[in-house]
Amino acid sequence: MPSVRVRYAPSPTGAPHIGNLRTALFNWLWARHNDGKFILRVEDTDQAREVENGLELIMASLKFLGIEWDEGPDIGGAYGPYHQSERLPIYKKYADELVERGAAYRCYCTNEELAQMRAEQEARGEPTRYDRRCRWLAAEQRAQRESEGRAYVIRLAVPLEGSTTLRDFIHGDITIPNDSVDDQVLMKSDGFPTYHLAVVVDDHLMEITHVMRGDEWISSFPKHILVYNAFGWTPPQFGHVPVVLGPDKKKLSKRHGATSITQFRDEGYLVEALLNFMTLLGWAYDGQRELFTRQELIENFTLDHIHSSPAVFDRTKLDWMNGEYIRRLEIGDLATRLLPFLTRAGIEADLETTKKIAPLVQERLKRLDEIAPLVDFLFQEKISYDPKTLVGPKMNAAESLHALRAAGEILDGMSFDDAEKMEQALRAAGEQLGLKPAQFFGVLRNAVSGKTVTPPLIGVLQILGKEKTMARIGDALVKLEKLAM
RNA sequence: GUCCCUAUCGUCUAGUGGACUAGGACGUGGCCCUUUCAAGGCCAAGACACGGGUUCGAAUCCCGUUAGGGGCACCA
Repeated sequence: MPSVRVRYAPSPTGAPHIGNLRTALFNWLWARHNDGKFILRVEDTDQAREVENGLELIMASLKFLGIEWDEGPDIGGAYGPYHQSERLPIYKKYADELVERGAAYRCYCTNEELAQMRAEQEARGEPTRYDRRCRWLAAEQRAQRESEGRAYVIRLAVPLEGSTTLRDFIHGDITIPNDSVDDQVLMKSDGFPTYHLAVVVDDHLMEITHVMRGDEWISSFPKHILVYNAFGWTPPQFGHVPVVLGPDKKKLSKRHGATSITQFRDEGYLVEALLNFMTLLGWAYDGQRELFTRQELIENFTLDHIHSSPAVFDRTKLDWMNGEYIRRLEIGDLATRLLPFLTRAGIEADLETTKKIAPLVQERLKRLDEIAPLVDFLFQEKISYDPKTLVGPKMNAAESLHALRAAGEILDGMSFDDAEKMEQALRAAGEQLGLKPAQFFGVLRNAVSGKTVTPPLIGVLQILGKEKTMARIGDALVKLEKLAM
């Protein structure tokens, strides 16, 4: 019997965004931290909002992050079914039980009546809420409506007096007067439960011990506790995690660019970094340490360090962290992850070559997708560039020509196998010409790559190979000669 | 309108009445290293939203104000 059972209960309305996923992550971390169970449950009680492959998108996102579930719609479990739409008889049974106990009642009001009621309340400047007219129906009135076969919903009979104290391990205790709570609909007239009934019944039946969910639920929190009370059940522990905001401090949305996790993957972020970064959004270990492996996250994750205020999703810090993780990768691993990004950019590299490139770019990458513009020149047959860039810093064309000739001669006369030797020889040649390394290597760099910025030159030359290197130097020499005239 | 939540550097945060001259990280600026770009090292600037209390003492507790956010559905 596991001590901790938590769940992630999304409704299948599309790809989950970072905020939702962060909530799932917290739940999962807590489950793993306690050797407990993490359950995936689908809240599909609103047919109108359903998105066709919504569930697949959710499962794919979780899988990408390595958040695996112990029970769920696809793998089943002892507490199933895990689709709320398949649990309808269960909700009906419990709703009826509540009616029998007098804790809930049938309401026969039509949408039109309700709309009119709200309009009147608004006109009087009152808060809009159900006026409980069906709660006070006399037995005969009720019987008459039943005999007419009128459609009904089931509403919770909220206590008229007193207050309800909500225990929240993130926010602390919150006390709400009961008279501010509406007689919430529990069962809709189509036979589907509302969230408020389903969530309580399921969490109870599935023996959930901790409910961590988005902050937006805090306002319906009292309803849920009242339902637990009505059943005489002990509620699980609740914690409402704050939302994730965009840089403009508005709730994270499409406007802020990528919000689905797969988009981040496609932009070259590593799962390790994403996982680490997302956990730090609203949770901190000690304010000092920030880099954690998955295992370390699990070991150190505790509820008492979850923040109660919203966090802004800061991409520049994610970029930094991603770079940290890239630098920690084994070369072979890095190459394997880099290859698809080269291919996608139309560069036909193989794994062998990518393995040679990897050490050259490792500490220069913040994102995997930055690889292409860094090394594309290595794979092009012909490079094109403005000849003027061949002239080195604080040099004229003639000086640059001299330098490049010297470099060409040296390279032509040696093997490209020994990087050490190549560097020594080139460095010596530059010194002899009275040039600074930056100048001498700069000219060579431009000639060979057409760029002023590249990965370390010697490594680049080795990958390019002697033949291509000499050909490019030859081309550049011709261009420089024209410039020098 | 009403109910509720939130409030420490630009951003993520440490801080649970005295160890706070408020610490760390990202970002920013400077310097060093350096074949470019990075990476790395060092240094710097930068915050307790405001006003009242409580207390010998408050970033920490209480009350207001302000500013954000959420709810007020037969949505989740």
